[in-house]
Amino acid sequence: MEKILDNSITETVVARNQGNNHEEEAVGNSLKADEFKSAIAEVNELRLENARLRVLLEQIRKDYNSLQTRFSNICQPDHKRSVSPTCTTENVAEEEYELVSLRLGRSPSRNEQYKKDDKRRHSCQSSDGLKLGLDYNNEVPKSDPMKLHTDPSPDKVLETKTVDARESGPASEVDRTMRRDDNEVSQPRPSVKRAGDDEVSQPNVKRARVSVRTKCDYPTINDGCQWRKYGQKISRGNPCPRSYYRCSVAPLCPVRKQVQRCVEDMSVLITTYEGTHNHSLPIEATAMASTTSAAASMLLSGSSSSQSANKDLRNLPNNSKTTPLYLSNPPSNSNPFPTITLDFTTFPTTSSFTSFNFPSNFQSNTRFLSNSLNFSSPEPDTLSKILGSGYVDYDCTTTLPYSKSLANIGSSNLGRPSPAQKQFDQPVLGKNNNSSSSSNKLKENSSQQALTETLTKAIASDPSFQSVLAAAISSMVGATKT
DNA sequence: CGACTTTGACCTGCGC
DNA sequence: GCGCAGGTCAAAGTCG
Repeated sequence: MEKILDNSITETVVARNQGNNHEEEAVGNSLKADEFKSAIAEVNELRLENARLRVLLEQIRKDYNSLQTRFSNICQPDHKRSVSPTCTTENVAEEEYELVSLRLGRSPSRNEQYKKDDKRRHSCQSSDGLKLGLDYNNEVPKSDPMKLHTDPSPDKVLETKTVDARESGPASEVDRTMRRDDNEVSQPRPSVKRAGDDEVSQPNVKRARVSVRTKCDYPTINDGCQWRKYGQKISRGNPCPRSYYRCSVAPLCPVRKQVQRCVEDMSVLITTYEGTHNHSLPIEATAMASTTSAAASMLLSGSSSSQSANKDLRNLPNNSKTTPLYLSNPPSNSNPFPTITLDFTTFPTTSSFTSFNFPSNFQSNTRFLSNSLNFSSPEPDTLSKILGSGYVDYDCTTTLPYSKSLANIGSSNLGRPSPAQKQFDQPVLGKNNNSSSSSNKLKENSSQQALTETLTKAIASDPSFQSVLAAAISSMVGATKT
């Protein structure tokens, strides 16, 4: 601003010196004087604004330091207690609300990011929905011994030895975990070499695959990561083409995913993740990455004997009325990779979420997905109330504006929607009603509270869920270091 | 023009 | 050796 002022003065002086006649000079001087005054006033305003911003920045710094201290104090001495199955929902809410917000939905922070892309917004409306987000509002120094790893798996307790040059930078804990997985858990490539996979071409090592089954009407689910499609094949035994995607966040990221519809049920989308990211992930991507990583670690940690792994998986809390979440498939001739399946296509009829199942329409119900879980205000509601509320098939394209803009689900990448995606960009007929938006919002809040409580209980009671959550949190801790 | 998708060709491993 | 299947490459096309 001072430069502008100087320039203004200079221009004024130059104009004065270059005047050709008195009248022009007089008019010019008058105008320049006005400009000069206005410039000074503007400078003063900017100075005041600058002072206000400095105060605000200082306040933010103080808040940040305070939160960091509180986070360390809470989690370090007894973080086990904070995630102990014995602690109550209320305790969880009170103690962790300021730290972690588990979000089944879309991050409001993406509102602006996708505001400009209507097609993309529509593309995710109901699809996928399955979006496990995680808000983390503190930052932990890398040297902080407090790690939120509750996963006792030796695979998770790892690895500072495998830190490469990139990890000296702001890499997340899960990133390191994944990278370690990549280095140590890569499998013998059954065939074709892959570009950028040199680092994972070690023979005689396993690589776990994590398959996610979701009910989804859209080409892909959104996991928050950026994917680039590099191939498509029609595999034997399934008329639906299998699409191949690679992570496009980093050029050399070895992560691949395959997307294919289930031959038995075309509404079921099977997304198989392979490999681990060797870069920091977007906030939105850390949850899924952590979930798959944790699942893979869980599989691999016991997969020295696949039977024991399966036994462990079977011992996970499960709802007898639902399909087990974890379907462990030991390597076979047809599938040389140890694969774990996360089945989100079924939903418990009780309030138990302990098997990590979500409603069959959960993914298509953005009502549930567009809000953050609020651990601080659980309501005495039940999941059956949600299911009975008639919202399972509800599409919130209009009632939840920000969810539209956040919707990237159903778009496998951040680029333009593919023709197939466009096909699904159309609103779901008969499922949207503007006139009922207000009442729906009220019901949404109620449902959200019920869901919050249910999930909170599940998190508090299910060690596996805690493990996954801990991995996600850890990834966030690492991610915030960036 | 860059980013992304599409799609046929190609590569590799495996079974016969 | 041949054919099959899974996976990948890369040129061409598409789109904003």
